[in-house]
Amino acid sequence: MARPELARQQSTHLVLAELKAACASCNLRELCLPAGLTNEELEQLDSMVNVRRKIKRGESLYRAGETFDAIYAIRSGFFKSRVTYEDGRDQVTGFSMGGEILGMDGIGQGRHNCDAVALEDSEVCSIPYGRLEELSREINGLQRHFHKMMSREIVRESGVMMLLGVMRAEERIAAFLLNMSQRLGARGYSPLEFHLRMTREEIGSYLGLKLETVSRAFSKFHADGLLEVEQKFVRIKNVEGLKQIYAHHVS
Amino acid sequence: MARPELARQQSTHLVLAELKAACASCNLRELCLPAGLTNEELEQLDSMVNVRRKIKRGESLYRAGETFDAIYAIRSGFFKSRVTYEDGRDQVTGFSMGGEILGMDGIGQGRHNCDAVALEDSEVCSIPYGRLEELSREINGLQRHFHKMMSREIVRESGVMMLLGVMRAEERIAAFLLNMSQRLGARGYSPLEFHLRMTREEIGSYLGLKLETVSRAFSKFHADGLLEVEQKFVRIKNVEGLKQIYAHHVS
DNA sequence: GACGTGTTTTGACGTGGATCAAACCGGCAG
DNA sequence: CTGCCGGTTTGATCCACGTCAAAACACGTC
Repeated sequence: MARPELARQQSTHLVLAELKAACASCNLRELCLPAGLTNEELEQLDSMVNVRRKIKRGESLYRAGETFDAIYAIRSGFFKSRVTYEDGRDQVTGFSMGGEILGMDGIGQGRHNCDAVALEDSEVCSIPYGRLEELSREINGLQRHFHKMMSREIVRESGVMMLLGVMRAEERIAAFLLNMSQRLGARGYSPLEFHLRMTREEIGSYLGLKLETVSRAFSKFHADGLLEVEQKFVRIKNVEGLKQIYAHHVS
Repeated sequence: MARPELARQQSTHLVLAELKAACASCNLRELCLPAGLTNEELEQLDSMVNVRRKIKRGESLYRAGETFDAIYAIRSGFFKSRVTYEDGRDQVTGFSMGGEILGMDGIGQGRHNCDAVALEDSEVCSIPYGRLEELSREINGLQRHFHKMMSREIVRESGVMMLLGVMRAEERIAAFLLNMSQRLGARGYSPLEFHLRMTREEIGSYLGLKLETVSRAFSKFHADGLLEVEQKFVRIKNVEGLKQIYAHHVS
């Protein structure tokens, strides 16, 4: 199958073969950038997603201050985004998993605003921003979907502001667990049993709490029969119970 | 008063004349959506900005749950954005002033995610989202700038997450005052003397603090000679002092 | 198996900011 | 002028979470 960028890249068949399968066959396509595109449009999109990059656990996909030139679709793995403040304090601003987009914070000033660090060995599709701009002028669905993904990031963040601004410790942690559960479920994993990729400290940083507080809340939830925790493995025993904790703030 | 249907469908000369002057002559054009466009492009943009709407103090520009169909450029005035949570708790997620864009949170799900409430009599330019999409396919600069504004909103929010997640009360308030100062300065107002449009409670809600804590911090800053406060009027006496408070967290 | 390192749990204690309460202030209607 | 009312200030007290410390545990390396 001839591909548009055959002419452009003097690439080997090998590379092209790898690329060809990309979006159209990716099992995350319904969640990711291509959501809602036709097959034809998908092929155009594929022509743009020109690099897959592997990131080992602990390595950064990008760092704050680096020149922005691409956004990244997570193909597999798990990331944290971290903002470091002048005086050295830092905060985890989000956790990202397959089908989610990283790097949109860089468009505004042409530099990345945070570090994206892999919490497990991961793979991303690199989407050069300039070509995304071009292509989203041609494919209305792509333009619209890209806008949606940015907008949802804004909404996600205002949800986190809510967590941080008005909720108490146990509510934040219940909300965090339910959010993880929901997102993992949407990706075909069990929403009731999963493996946390981040440490207590990283959870705490994200939620504006200390690691000890996170640990205590887990113990409390366990004692109350809401979940089982064994290191990073979590089994939710009572979803409704968790929801009640974060719905009514008076326990 | 011009209505959307009128402007869109009939587009009388009268209406066009009104509109033509809009962006090109607006003194906020360097900050607002048109930033960086050529005169010609500006005219195209103007053709799209079809309604100016006045919002009285206390009224909402839109409310959470309403169908999203336009974004709004603030022409004059001052707004707060507020998210209300299921159980009635709410939080102010931002304050917006002239040249800033409201409503981008609605693109993701086609419904507004928060209320935008005027804190003083205000005027906005309404920009139908569908036409913005069309036009940003034609005008590269518009597309790019719109992306930038969304991206900056993402970055702004992660800054607020930082405030809420890691800073202590006085740091948050120093950061808030410096941010106001900077934005007012960028609009040609004095960065050292200004009038707060929001109550202590609204500041507190935004910063994740109670109104008493906000009030105490103001009193403390006053006692330390950093600023003068008289009800809603603020005069910053020592910018560096404020910066130090929010730079080193150990006071 | 022994060891080292990083993570997690749990306890004891301290504190920043919330809560409760009262007084104050400015603006406005009568 | 007087009285009301929303917003603000200030003080006294409380408590959720942070801090400090120690022990337990998981996991990789030799």
